[in-house]
Amino acid sequence: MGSQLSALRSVVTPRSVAVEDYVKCIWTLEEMGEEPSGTAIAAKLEVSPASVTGMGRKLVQLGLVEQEPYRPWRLTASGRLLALEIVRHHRLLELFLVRSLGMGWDRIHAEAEVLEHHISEELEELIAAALGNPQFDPHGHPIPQPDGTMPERTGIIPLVAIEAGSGGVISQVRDETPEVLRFLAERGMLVGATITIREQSPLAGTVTIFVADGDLETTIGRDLAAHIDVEVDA
Amino acid sequence: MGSQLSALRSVVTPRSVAVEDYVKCIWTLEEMGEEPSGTAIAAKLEVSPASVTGMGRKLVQLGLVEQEPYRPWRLTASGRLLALEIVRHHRLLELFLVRSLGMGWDRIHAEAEVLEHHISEELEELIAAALGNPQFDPHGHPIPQPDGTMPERTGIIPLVAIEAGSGGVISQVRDETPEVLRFLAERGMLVGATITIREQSPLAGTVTIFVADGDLETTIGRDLAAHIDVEVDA
DNA sequence: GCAATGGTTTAGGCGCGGCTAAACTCAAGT
DNA sequence: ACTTGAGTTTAGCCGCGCCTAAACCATTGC
Repeated sequence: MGSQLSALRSVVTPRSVAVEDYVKCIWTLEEMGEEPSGTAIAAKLEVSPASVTGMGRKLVQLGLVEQEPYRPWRLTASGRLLALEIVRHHRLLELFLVRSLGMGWDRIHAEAEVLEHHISEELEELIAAALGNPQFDPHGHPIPQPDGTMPERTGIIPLVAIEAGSGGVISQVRDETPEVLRFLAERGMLVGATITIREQSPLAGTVTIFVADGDLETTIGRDLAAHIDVEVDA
Repeated sequence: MGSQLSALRSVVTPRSVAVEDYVKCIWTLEEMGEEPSGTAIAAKLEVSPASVTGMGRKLVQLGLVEQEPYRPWRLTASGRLLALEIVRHHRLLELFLVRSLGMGWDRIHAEAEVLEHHISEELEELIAAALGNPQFDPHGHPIPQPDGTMPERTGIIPLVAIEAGSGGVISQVRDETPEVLRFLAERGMLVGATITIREQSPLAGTVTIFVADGDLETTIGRDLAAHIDVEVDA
């Protein structure tokens, strides 16, 4: 029992829900390839830019962030570990809520968003164990491992980039909006579903997808199609 | 799905962890037969008496507590419902942590103490359903039901009040101290265990108990014995 | 009846994490 | 070079939940 290689446990820093939210937010922005600027953070956390500046000072002082005035922020090593810890909580919780309690795909995000800040390390381990130390959450997002690494996955591409006739298995949905997730679920477009592209209409801005299980076609916009990743057939 | 008779859901009041803690604390004191005086609350919450006064004003304003200056407090109807809601969360969580995740008997209290404030109504229902809508938690405490009633149990008496030679089944342990619970667990004195009183020594201040499963005797102090309830054999 | 004493309340203050309004930087465009 | 505008920071403020120190009942014992 117990994890010798648990880099994520080394983060002890005076934490608070707010601190954790900021660090996770910065990490997420970096992950999406966006600059973690004050405005971006403020927008994502729905907080005023002035508040962000204030918290920035604190995060620097806690050694979680490095910052020169008027420049985008960078997470320090411990900032990154803290972020990974919280993201691990979040994704483990999402999977747990779906698998062990049967909560709807569209509601797990909100629940995990709260609980991620409040579960103990021990509970985290028990949940991970109950799930068989999983690598991916119900949205197909990689779950940070106790040693701080991320499960890698190669060869997945957005729906929008697949030519008509090809297909594969949905392996990630990068959208947490409950309505969208409900819509997708109704049409069988869950993570793991086997699909084929019927038509790409760049002009109309749509993609038409055939879902094998359920034998139905669905047309979605390219914006949404850009956020659904597929592992293409070999 | 959904509960028509869920009186506990009617409590919506501007809540916060602190408010919930105070209300639950007052309820617990009433339950133990102690007057919910300022000092008692302060001691239990490990907070200064001045802070208690301040929060008292707020609770009155929220309609959760009735209070005349310099008199003990009383929960209003909605105060009581809020308390029951939190206690329900706590006890469901404790049972869930033990039964579904195998967490140790001695650690569930601390974990539930935090999580009770953060689970949604939906998660509460899912957990209750997963557990088969249970009536008692791992300590043998009754779990408030969705309609606001408490499961009743008759004929349970403290270990300390049972005469030597008699016995029964341990049905409630009113002590949350991890060390004590670990001690009891090691000696097989869990809720559900069948025991017989070997000796009552009022002068020494001890009670000696025989635990059927495990075939061993344990001697404990009368203080502890007063907090362990037994359903005596017919 | 009156002082002592313990429980309660006020007064004033602090850290946290937000806010608005106003000042300031910096990069760009004429 | 100078203005403009987007982005950032400061200044000053607020509510929450806690604190200490000091004042204030109210009950009890003499």
